[in-house]
Amino acid sequence: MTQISSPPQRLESWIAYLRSHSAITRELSAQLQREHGLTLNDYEVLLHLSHAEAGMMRRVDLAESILLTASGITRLLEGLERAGFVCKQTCSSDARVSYAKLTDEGAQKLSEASVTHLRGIDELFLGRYSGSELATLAELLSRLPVTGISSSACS
Amino acid sequence: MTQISSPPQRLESWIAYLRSHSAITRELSAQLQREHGLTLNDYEVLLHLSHAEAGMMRRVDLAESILLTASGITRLLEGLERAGFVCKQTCSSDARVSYAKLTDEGAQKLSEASVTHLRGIDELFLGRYSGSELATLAELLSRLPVTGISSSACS
DNA sequence: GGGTCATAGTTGCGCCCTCAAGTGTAGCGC
DNA sequence: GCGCTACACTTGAGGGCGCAACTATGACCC
Repeated sequence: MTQISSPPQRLESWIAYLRSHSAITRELSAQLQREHGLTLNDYEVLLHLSHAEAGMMRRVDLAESILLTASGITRLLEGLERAGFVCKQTCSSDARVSYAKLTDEGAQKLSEASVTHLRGIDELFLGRYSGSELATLAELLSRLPVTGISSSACS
Repeated sequence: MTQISSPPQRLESWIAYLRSHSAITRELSAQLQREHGLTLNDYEVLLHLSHAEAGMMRRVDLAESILLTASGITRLLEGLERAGFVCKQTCSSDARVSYAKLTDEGAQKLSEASVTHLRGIDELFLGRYSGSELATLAELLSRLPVTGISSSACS
C-alpha cells in the first residue's frame, strides 16, 4: 500500500486546484444566492447574453459557452424566464432554434449582481495575486481543456 | 452597459479557472463512473482513508477534508458502504462519533481506479505542464481559500 | 416526394449535494 | 441529578445537473 500512502508531489497542484475551486464556488454561489437569488450559472448566462449581439444567443451556443449540457440550459433558462430576466425568441429562418434574449430586468439584475459578485471574485481569487501572477495563472490555465460537452466542439 | 460589455483582462484567469474545472471534472468523473462506478468524491474518500491511520477517519473529518457538508458525507458513505468499500466503526470513548473504515475491497477498488484516474489527471491536467510550471501552479493555487464549510465560517 | 441523417431543443429519470430540522450523546455549571 | 450548550450524525425536502430517449425541423440525395 505504500504505493499510494503519500500523495506524490506531482499531485499537489491538482489537489489544490480541486479544493480551492470547491471552496470558492461554494462561497460565491452562496453570496449570489443570498443577495440576488441567482446561481453562479444564472449569472454566467446573463453575463454572456449581455456580451452578445442584441443581447440574445441560441440556446445551444449558450450551453457551450458556460459548459452545460443542452438539458441543463433548458432548465436553467426556465428559471430565468420565470423570473423575467430572459425571454424566448424564435428564429424566422430556422424553426428549430430558439434564442434566449436578455430583458431589461435581466440587464438590471445583472448589473446589480455584478457589484457583489465581482467583489467576491476579487476577494477570493483575483485579489490574492499581483498583476503578473495573474497573467501567469491565466496562461497556465488556458492550456487546460475547455470542452468536453458533446458536439466535439472543435473550438 | 459598456461597463460590462467586454470582460476585463483581470477576469480572464478567473474564467479560465471556472471553465477548465468544469471540463476536467466532468471528464474525469465520467471516466471514473464508466470504468469503476465511482464518483470523483467517492474516489477522494477512498484515497483519504487509505492515507489515514488504520484506514479510518471520523466522518466529520472526512467531510472537511473533501469539502463536503456533514449530510453529503452521510450519503456518500451510504453508497460506499452498500458497495462494501468502507464500513462503519463505532468509537468506544465517544458514542457520538462513528468512523468510516476502508475495507480490503475498498483498498482493492482504489488501487484499480487509481490507474485510470491518475492517467486521466495526467492527460487533462498535469501532463500539460513542466515540473517547474507545476510548482508555480501549486504555489499560486495554494493561496486560494480551502475552507468554507460550516466550522466557523461565520462569513 | 420519400428516405436518411444531422441538429435544436425538451423531457423522464436519477444522482449528488445542500439546507434546515431532528436525534442522540458529551461536557459543564448548579 | 438537572438544565444548557456543543457536537456528531441522520433525515426530509428540494434544487441543479447529466444521460438517454424523444420530437420537430432542416439538409441532402435519389
